[in-house]
Amino acid sequence: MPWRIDVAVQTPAHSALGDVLSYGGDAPLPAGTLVRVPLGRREVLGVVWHAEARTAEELAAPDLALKPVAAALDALAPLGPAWRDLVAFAGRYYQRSIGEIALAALPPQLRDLSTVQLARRLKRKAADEAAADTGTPSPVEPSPEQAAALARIEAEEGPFLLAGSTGSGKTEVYLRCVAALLARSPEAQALVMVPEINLTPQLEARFKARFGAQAVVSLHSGMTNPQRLASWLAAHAGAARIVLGTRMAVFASMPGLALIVVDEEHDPSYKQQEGARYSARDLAVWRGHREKAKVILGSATPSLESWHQSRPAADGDPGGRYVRLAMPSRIGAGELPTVRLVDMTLQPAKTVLSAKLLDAIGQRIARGEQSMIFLNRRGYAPVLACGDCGWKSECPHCSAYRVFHKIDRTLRCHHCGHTERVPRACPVCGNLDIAPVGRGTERLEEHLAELFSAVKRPDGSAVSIARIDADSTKKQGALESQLAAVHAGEVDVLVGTQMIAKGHDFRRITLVAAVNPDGALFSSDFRAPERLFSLLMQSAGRAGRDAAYLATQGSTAEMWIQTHHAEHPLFQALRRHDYPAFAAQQLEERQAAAMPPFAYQALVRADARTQEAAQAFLNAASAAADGLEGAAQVMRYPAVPLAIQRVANVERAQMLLESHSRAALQRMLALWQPQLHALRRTPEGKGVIRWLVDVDPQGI
DNA sequence: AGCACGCCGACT
DNA sequence: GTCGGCGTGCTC
Repeated sequence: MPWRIDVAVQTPAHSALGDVLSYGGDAPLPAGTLVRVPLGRREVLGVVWHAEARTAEELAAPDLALKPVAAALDALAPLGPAWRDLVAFAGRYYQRSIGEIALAALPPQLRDLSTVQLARRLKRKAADEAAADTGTPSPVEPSPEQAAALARIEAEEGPFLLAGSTGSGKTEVYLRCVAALLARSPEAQALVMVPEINLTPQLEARFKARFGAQAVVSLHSGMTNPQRLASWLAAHAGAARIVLGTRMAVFASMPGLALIVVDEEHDPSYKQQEGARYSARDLAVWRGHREKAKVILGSATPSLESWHQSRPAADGDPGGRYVRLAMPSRIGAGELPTVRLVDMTLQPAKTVLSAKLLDAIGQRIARGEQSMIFLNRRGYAPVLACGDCGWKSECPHCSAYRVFHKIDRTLRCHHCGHTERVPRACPVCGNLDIAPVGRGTERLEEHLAELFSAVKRPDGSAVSIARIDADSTKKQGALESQLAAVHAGEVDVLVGTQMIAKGHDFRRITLVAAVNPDGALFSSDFRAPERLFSLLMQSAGRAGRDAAYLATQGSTAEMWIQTHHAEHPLFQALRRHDYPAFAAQQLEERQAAAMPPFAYQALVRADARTQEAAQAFLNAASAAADGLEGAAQVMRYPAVPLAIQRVANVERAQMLLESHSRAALQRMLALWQPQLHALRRTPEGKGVIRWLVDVDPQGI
């Protein structure tokens, strides 16, 4: 076997084993070829990374006997250099092995398909491949703002930040960009990403209506393995002109990639929270640059990173790298809703819903309009407590309270899943008087049903209250049917978590209320205000989306916010729908405190049996980093317990790293990685269950 | 991570 | 006498 074939395989993250392993071959395989190779006693899927003729010395050395590649899946075109570069970059940047990223980026079914099965599949695919049509033209003329944005996207290189308020018609801009692209070249492909699976069906419908069902495939984890494989193959072959998907789609193999759209680019879901913790939005920008594909990031409330990156040039400041495109006006929708702040410090103690808000909802019910109440806490009550001895419903395995779910009479831990029937009496003192403290969506739903039990709809029937949250939508298809009920007008008041704030286009909702948003104002997480603002803006965007409906009703759209801090600048900016003002204020704070986007962060986390062990590992790791190149420019904070310190009996600690230089942070992390591996074998590493590095962490 | 080998308790 | 508990060690 005169050839050495280096193959990326999925080696475990914590093994000392390299991730590109060498195998023998009689012929060189092209880089990017999928192969099956022996690894230990099993055979795994891998990607050829490099092939090279072995030197005479190598061949002579008896200890360098390489196992041969078992099989090449050469019915499939090799993965291209751009794809491999993306995988290599992601591995390097997020401190993971190439093999892990590469294999996670491939459809899972590819792993257990034999070469014969794959060849058969590909033949079948080729047979029913139809010519893609270039789509039907848009039914409407673009608005002046849309036309201006489109012209700049056409003329300039980007990346673009499309800052368009809810209802400004961002999707139409995407559709037109894709249409222009498909018309220009028969090979060109577009990648369109959305933050959540829930949002793919409606986007898919719009794209299929415009470009035909043949041209569009979806890629997300809600699909079955065969579906994912089929979509992936269609994208890889270039047959699918448009790929719609969630963050995983950023790794789709697309030989003709010419446009990437990241819709709702601010959404935290773009950051993967397990395994390789990549940001699909950031990788999309990198990928677009590498492949000379245009990148459009769209949002009504851009991330502060993107907003800052798109700042115009000013004296002494060359400006950001992104092109900012603003679309402030709503199309076909009413004015942005009037924001009403209810100062809860002026309300009687223990008020859940202020009298004014109830009155406003009541009036809407009487007119046959819908209201939506938003409370980011599911269950009946977040805590159950004994009035006598002070017992609280703590989870035995986590440092958190179990949530009371009245519907099935359970106490459930939302962190480890531990579930028990609600005790009849206090488990400590036997007192029968145990009571729920605080309220979640279940209790709010119950409360509303009581309050409006006497109110009648215009047709004389009883008021209908519905709840949409992770609990009410657990069953397959439940979300769709519940949304359909809202659309059909069967629901008067909809209660829900942030699930209802995103994307759904309700035509008859004229009032949106946020009942208890104050928690995020004083959170220890510096990104909490940013998330709250965007969530409230999005929620507000649900109200009054149909101008014609508002006109016939003679109604106006309103967003109500109950708060104890009505004077807070966040709410004051929200009241004016003034994202730029909010962003400017936040950026000023971030700059003063040297926080992102003015600094770069990474987090090292350790999980262990005891908190001491977890922190000891991190502190030892910190000490080991002292002399490393780049370390002098990286601030290392002391190890601290996570906000929820213990989950499922595992103690968790983390250490923050911060630097004004991304390059210095990257350099240090790369050099540090082997030391972290080595530490596990030392006394300080005893008891550590796992550790991980999170580059550009979402929350701290 | 798999998947082996390896060395001690209750069973056809 | 075996079947199987999961402790540690290796995978080009």
